[in-house]
Amino acid sequence: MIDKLEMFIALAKERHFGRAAEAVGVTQPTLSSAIRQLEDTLGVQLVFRGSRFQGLTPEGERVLDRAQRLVADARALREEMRAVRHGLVGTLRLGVIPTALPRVAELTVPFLARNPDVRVTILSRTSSAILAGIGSLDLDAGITYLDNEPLGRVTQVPLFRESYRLLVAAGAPLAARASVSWAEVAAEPLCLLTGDMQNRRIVNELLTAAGVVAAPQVESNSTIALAAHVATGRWASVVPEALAAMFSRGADLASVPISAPAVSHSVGLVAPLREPYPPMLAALLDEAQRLAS
Amino acid sequence: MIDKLEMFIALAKERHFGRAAEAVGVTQPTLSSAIRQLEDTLGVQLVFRGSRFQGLTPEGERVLDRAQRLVADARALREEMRAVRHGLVGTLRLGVIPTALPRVAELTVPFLARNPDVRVTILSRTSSAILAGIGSLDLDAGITYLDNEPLGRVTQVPLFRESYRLLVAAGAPLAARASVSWAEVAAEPLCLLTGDMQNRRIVNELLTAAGVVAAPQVESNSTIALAAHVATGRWASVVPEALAAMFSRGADLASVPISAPAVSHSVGLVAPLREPYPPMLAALLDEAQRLAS
DNA sequence: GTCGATCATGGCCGCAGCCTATGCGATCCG
DNA sequence: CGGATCGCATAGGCTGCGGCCATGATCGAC
Repeated sequence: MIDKLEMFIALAKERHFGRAAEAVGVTQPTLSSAIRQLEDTLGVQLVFRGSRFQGLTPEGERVLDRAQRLVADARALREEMRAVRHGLVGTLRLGVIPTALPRVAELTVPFLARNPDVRVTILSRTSSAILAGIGSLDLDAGITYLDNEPLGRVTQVPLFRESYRLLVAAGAPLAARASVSWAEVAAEPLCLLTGDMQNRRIVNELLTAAGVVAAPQVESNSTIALAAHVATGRWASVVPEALAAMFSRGADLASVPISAPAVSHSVGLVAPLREPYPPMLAALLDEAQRLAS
Repeated sequence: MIDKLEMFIALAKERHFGRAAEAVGVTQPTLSSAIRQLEDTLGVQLVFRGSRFQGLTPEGERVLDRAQRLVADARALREEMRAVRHGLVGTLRLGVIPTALPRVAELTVPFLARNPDVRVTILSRTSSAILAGIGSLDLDAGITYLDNEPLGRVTQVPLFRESYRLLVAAGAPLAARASVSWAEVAAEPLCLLTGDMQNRRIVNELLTAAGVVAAPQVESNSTIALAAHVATGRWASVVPEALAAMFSRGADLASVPISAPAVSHSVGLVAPLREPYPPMLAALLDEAQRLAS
């Protein structure tokens, strides 16, 4: 039963019988038969078929939601017993918004020190992709904004607050200033994150609040690319302080705090809200609590 | 896998391989083998054996907790799809504290009117037995006190408030009074619920608050038995107003509100806190919300 | 020591589940 | 318009899991 649900989840993700079968390690007829049996035992059609995959039925969507919880709980059960035997082992998949990447080590380093047999995979993702990944079991947990856009039903542990600095080339006129206003920021030629990033939406709001619309000449979903452009001296950017500090270590970039107003947003750990937690997640939440206090 | 977990849950409940096997509809060797396989796949010992069942290991207890959630979720999945096909059918098992039994129809009647194919089993239980039953899947939901003793992790929907009246025989001296104090109640010869009932503990507190200790000559876990004793004219009792109203319909019992102080406790629906809810529970919670508002 | 209760073990069988091979409809392309 | 390709379903055969029965092993009671 659980195996069939896993095949169904794979089918919903891949939207293709053959690829889904490959993903779970069976042949296409096996997966096809499993889906058929699932439909028979539940008594409802789950998939629209017409010589190819054509999406889930409404009932299929509801089954998918429950199936993901079931499979996650079954994995947690196995994982917990393995942790009892061999200590905490395995891989933690952590989705992180790009602007929080400079500070992610503050969480992972003590976590890994306490759990040396654990491997961590850090994936740079947008905040919405993090929430989607947590829902679909792609991610174990995420680090994203807690106080800006709605999160849905997740566990939250605040880690730090993020405030913003203007990133400019070392020799730029504004580089020597003690602070700048958002109006001054808007006057600079900017390169910013793309609109699918929540950080960009936050910056947009702050700029419009200052009475100007953001029209950056260069956009990227990579903060590295932004820094590279700023280093040419032709653009400035707005980045969190941790990122500014990281880029300012070299001699070619400088940053200035943005005041008037000096806003900040809360960034923290989010995880599926389903107790009891799998042991890996319990350890991570524990570490996050320790870090927050 | 799920089948084996169900066998394990049955074993934990029956504490006997043979009876557990009978409960799930398999033979004893089949269940024995299933438990063994579960231990092998999880890699931990789950039960202490010594030519007979000797309890669960600590790991077994943890597996039991997760297994109950898994099995409940699997049942919810099947139930939800059956509800999609044939509407809401099945049996709702509802645990109710004795003093709330007179008012349980306020919830079940509109619920059954809206879901005519559902059957309801109402079980009189102590508040702690209700919480245990919800945890071990014996009960789908319960009606108990919300504001007196801790409930643990459950969904709560308040239904009504319970206040207390003195129940006496129709010709008793206090029968004609407009109200009595708790001190006067304590002066009467009382018959009360047994100490495992939360109502009794509430009454105890109220009596001790009035400066006296409750020393009832007659105790019972049945409010009917209490009423029968009160009807003899030799005892009085303390019961919620709904129960008093029910007993006062005949001519041989009367009740008087107890004031000074006029306390009341909140009574409501409790259910396992695990979204999404099974369809039966969702319908019941929906009905309770409607009743509360 | 004997007996009964309780759980484990071994042998046997049926069916579920997986595979390979193939069929069939839809789509694409020359 | 005909052939090639893609995508899923179906058929048939094999393997192993999971069920049953019969029996063995162990322990406590008497």
